[in-house]
Amino acid sequence: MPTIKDVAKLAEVSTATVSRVLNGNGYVHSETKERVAEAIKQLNYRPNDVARILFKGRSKMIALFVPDIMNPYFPELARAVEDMTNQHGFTFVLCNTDDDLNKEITYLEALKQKSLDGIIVVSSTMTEEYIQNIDVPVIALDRILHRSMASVTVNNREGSRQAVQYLKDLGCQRIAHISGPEQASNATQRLEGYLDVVKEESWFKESYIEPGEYHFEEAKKATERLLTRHPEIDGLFVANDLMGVGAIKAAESLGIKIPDQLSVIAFDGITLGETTTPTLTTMAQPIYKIGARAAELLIQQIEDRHHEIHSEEFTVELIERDSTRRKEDHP
Amino acid sequence: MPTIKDVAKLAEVSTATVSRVLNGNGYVHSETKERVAEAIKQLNYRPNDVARILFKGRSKMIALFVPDIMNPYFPELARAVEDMTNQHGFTFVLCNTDDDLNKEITYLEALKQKSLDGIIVVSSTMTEEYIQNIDVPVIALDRILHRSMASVTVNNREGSRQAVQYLKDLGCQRIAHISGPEQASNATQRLEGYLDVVKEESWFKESYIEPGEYHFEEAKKATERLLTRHPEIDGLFVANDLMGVGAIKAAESLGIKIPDQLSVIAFDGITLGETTTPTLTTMAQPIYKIGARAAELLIQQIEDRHHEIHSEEFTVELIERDSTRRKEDHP
DNA sequence: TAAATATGTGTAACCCGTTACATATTCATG
DNA sequence: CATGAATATGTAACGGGTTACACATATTTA
Repeated sequence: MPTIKDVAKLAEVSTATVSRVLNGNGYVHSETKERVAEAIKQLNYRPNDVARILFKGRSKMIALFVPDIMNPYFPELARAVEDMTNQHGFTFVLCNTDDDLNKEITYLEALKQKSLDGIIVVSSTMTEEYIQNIDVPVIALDRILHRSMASVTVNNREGSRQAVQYLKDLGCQRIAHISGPEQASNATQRLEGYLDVVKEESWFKESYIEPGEYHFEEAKKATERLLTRHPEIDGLFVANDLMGVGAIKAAESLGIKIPDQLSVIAFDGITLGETTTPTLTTMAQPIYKIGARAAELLIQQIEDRHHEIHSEEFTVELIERDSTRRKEDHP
Repeated sequence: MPTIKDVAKLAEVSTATVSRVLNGNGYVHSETKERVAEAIKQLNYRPNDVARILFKGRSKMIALFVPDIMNPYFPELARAVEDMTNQHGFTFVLCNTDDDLNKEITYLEALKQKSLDGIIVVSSTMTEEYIQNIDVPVIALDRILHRSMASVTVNNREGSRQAVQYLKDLGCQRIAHISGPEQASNATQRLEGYLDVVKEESWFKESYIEPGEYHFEEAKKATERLLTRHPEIDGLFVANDLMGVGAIKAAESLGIKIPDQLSVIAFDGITLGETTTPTLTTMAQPIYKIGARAAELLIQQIEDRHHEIHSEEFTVELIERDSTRRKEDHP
């Protein structure tokens, strides 16, 4: 690999001049510039990023922390972050944290040693104390970590209200909820949205809420329990699509017909919901957009440390598919 | 951030001694070692990886190139590579190439400037010429790129034969195939496996093969075309699970009952196949294992450049689910 | 007991860029 | 024409580690 010295020698200038040509700063005579450019081309020289990083203390590297990339919500998010990251000349590092604070800390320490520029975090586990100690720009994504930290999220509570209201409008009389983990801010917001609509109903019972932990299998079991205990349930709001698919599977195994006997609506809008039978009605997040926006905000903050960053909230949108009865199907 | 100089000053030794303690090489008196360790702890010192990388010319960074992380086969693979990568103290970089040679090249150049140690590649597009020019350890995964390059794959041809034979054993009389892109080595191998079993059959026609490009939507359309043109088909071998789900959807939309009228078997063994109705019978790859093994081999090669690397082939295994008729259901 | 070897530690060069500073030349302006 | 500003380029320090080499002392070995 040729170095800047080789280029300097060939072009008969100092390394400083080569550096100036490379970075386009300082004064360089146009003829000199051409000689240097020629030498660079001839040697097929590429500057060593590591040396640059060492000097500048910036790596042009961004990490995305997700609980687990195998949850199909995250690949789309990761894709968005990666695309935006590349557009700005940054390198993208993906970290699966398994919702484990120790893993998060280990990753962060390792990356700091590599002069990481910033991170985007989807986490339910980071403690406030630890958050304060991170001296790297951070943006929370999908879930709020702490009011002191900028975040990009969706209107979980309002979206959930709309989802439940949609079930009511379809004529559902007893609407239950499969909830996410209570440590996740978006899960509690979705639960609150559900409660906003149903808590004053005469039929509402606490036992209409069953925890599904945002996991497929867990949600399947939860739904089986729920529907066995409460056969009167005719509407189900599930806190995310992955669990929604689990709920469909559970109903199927119990011989309950969707949407005829039970309408199911979930939350997220991942592609998985299109592949089930029946397809899954959902409150869709603009997943790619929020991922891309989070990356954009982070990069803004990295490039201008004084840039005020505010949190942003996107809006979810109802996608009607086959797991909910259509109004017109209903007398 | 404290540097090695700060530690040296506090411990009243030279930076060389601190370095020796850090790396556990050279001679250091046990008392000195303790003083240094104490200073490190007191300052909460962590060595700057960038400086190390610059000197060593090794970044302890591994990249995984995949066509698109949104294809559900890849998250599991990525997860495996990342886990193994971490176990060996390497950093993991994920790159989506969109099966685009330019993107692959751009990524590779960018990463080389960061002293990337090695890459694991899932690609159908890399040209032989380009492969020869990569002066970084590479392992091909899932698809063979070139005989000169070590790879970790599965027995695609034999597995496909088994899949098609399985359909025959169930009593299928007319077995068609939805194929993957012909540039992908595993797609052609799977096609060959299919042909091995059916090409001598009197009923076999070339038009029983329909290209699905490893894409969900494409496969759905392909299956619709196929089943409309050839209503006699009662068995379908689909080159991967993602397309298998598309095939199920297509049959559903045509009112063809699976498995009663049509048995479908696919290839890969991704979780997606468990969520459909009916669930998808498949030849399952040990996805996590092959990903982990590829990472292991790559790391071996990185740490010992002269280490002979051989290709490895894993075995696929039939997972019987609901998209194929059970033998006992059949007279 | 002298020579050979092992142990312990520091100095300084090196990895490869960037940039503050010094110096030289050219140009514009009063 | 003198003077300050703009242009052009080089020297050397710097970022934060690692390690070859030199040197000193301690321990073996013959």
